[in-house]
Amino acid sequence: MARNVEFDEELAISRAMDVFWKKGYNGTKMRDLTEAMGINSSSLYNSIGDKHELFIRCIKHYTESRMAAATKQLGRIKSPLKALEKFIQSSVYAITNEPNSCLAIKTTFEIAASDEKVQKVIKADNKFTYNLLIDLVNKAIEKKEITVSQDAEMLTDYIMNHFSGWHESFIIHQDKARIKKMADFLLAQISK
Amino acid sequence: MARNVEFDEELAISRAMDVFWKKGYNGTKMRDLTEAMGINSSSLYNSIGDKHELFIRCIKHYTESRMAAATKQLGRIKSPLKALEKFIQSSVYAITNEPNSCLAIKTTFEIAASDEKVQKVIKADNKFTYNLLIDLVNKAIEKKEITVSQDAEMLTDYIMNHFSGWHESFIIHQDKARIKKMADFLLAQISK
DNA sequence: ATTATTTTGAAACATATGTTACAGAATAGT
DNA sequence: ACTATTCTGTAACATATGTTTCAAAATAAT
Repeated sequence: MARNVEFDEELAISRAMDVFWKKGYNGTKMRDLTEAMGINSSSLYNSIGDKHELFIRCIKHYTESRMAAATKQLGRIKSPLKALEKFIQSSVYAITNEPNSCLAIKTTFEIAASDEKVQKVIKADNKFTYNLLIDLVNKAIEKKEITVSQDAEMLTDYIMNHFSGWHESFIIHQDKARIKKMADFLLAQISK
Repeated sequence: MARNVEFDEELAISRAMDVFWKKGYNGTKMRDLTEAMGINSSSLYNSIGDKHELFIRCIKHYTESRMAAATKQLGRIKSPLKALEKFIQSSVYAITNEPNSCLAIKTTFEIAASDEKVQKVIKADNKFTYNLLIDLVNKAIEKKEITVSQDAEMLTDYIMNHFSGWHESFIIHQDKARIKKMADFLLAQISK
C-alpha cells in the first residue's frame, strides 16, 4: 500500500561497485557513490544501508558475477587440464585488459585483515575458486594430464596464487607480454 | 643561528610508517600519525611536510630498509641458487610472521595506479629486487644450477611474482604451512 | 478517490579531517 | 648577554564527510 523504489537497485550497485573498484573503500566518498548511482543519499540509506553495507553488496556483486562467469565458461570443457588452461588464460586477459586490477585482491590488501564481514566475502570467493580449481586439478592428476605433483591441494594453491602477482606486475609495468610469458611458463610447468 | 629540531626524525618516520603499514594511506588520519610520532602537527608540517610527503618518506624508509637487509643477507652466499633459496625463505618467514603484509604491495594495490610519486618509489623498489634476483638467476643458469628455463628475465619475474599471492593467502587463511608448501614446490621447480 | 505507507530531494547536522596561525620557548652564532 | 631565527604547543580554521531530518511526492490497496 505504498510507493515502490524508483531506481534499479542492481544497476545502482553495479555503478557503486565501479567507484569502489577504482578508488578503494577508504578512497571512496559517499558523494562519489550517490553521484555515480544517480540517487540521493536518503534513498541509498533507505533501501541499502550505510557505506559499509553498500560496500559488502558491491563486493558480493563482484564475486558472484565472476563465479557465474567461471562456471559458465568452464562447464563445457571436457579435458580438466584444458579447463585449467582456459581459466588461466582468461585471468591473464582480464588482468591485462580491465581498467582496474581485481577488486577482491585490492580489498584483501586494503581492509580484509581488519574487517570481519569483508573477510567473510573474500573467503567465500576464494573458496569458490579453490573448489573449482581443485576439482580440475584432481581430475587432471587422475587422468595423468598433470604429473608434476600429486599434491592437489598444494598445486591448486600454487596456481591460484599467481594471479595477484600478475596484477601487481601489471600495475607497475603495464607490460602484457611479461604476464603472458609467466602464464605460459606456469602452464608448461603443470602440463608435464 | 637558531633552534634545532627536537625530535628524532628517523624514529618519527619509522613510527609513522607503522601506522600507514597497518591502516593504509587513506585509512590513516593525521591525528593517528602525530599521536604515533609523538609530535604535533605544526612540527610535522614544519619539518617534513604534508600527509602525502610523509607517506612518500615512509615508503622510501620501508623499501630502503628492505634493500639494505637483502643486500647484507645475500652478500656472503656463494652459490647463486642457495642465495635465491635464502631470499625466498626469508620472504616466507616475513610473510608468515610480520603483523601486516608487505607495505609495498598494499600500497601498490591501494594507490600506486593513481599516484605518480608513489608509483615511482614502488617501481624503484621493484627494480632493485628484480636486479638483485636476475643477477642470481643469470649466475645460476651459467653454473647450471638452474636448467628449467634459460629465460632469466621471465624466470626472475616468475619468482618475484609469487610473493604477493603468498601474502594474499596468508591474509585469508593465516596458514603458514600452505605458504611453506608452495615455496618448497617453487624451489623444487627452479632447482632442476 | 481516499488513505496509509513508502520513497525522494534538499538541506542540514555533527563530527572528522588536513592544514595553518601565532605566540612563546629554545638556541646557534655573535 | 643579545639577537636573529627556528621550533613547539595550543588552538583554530575551512572544508569534507557520513549520516539524518523532514516535508513533499508518489502509489498500492481499499
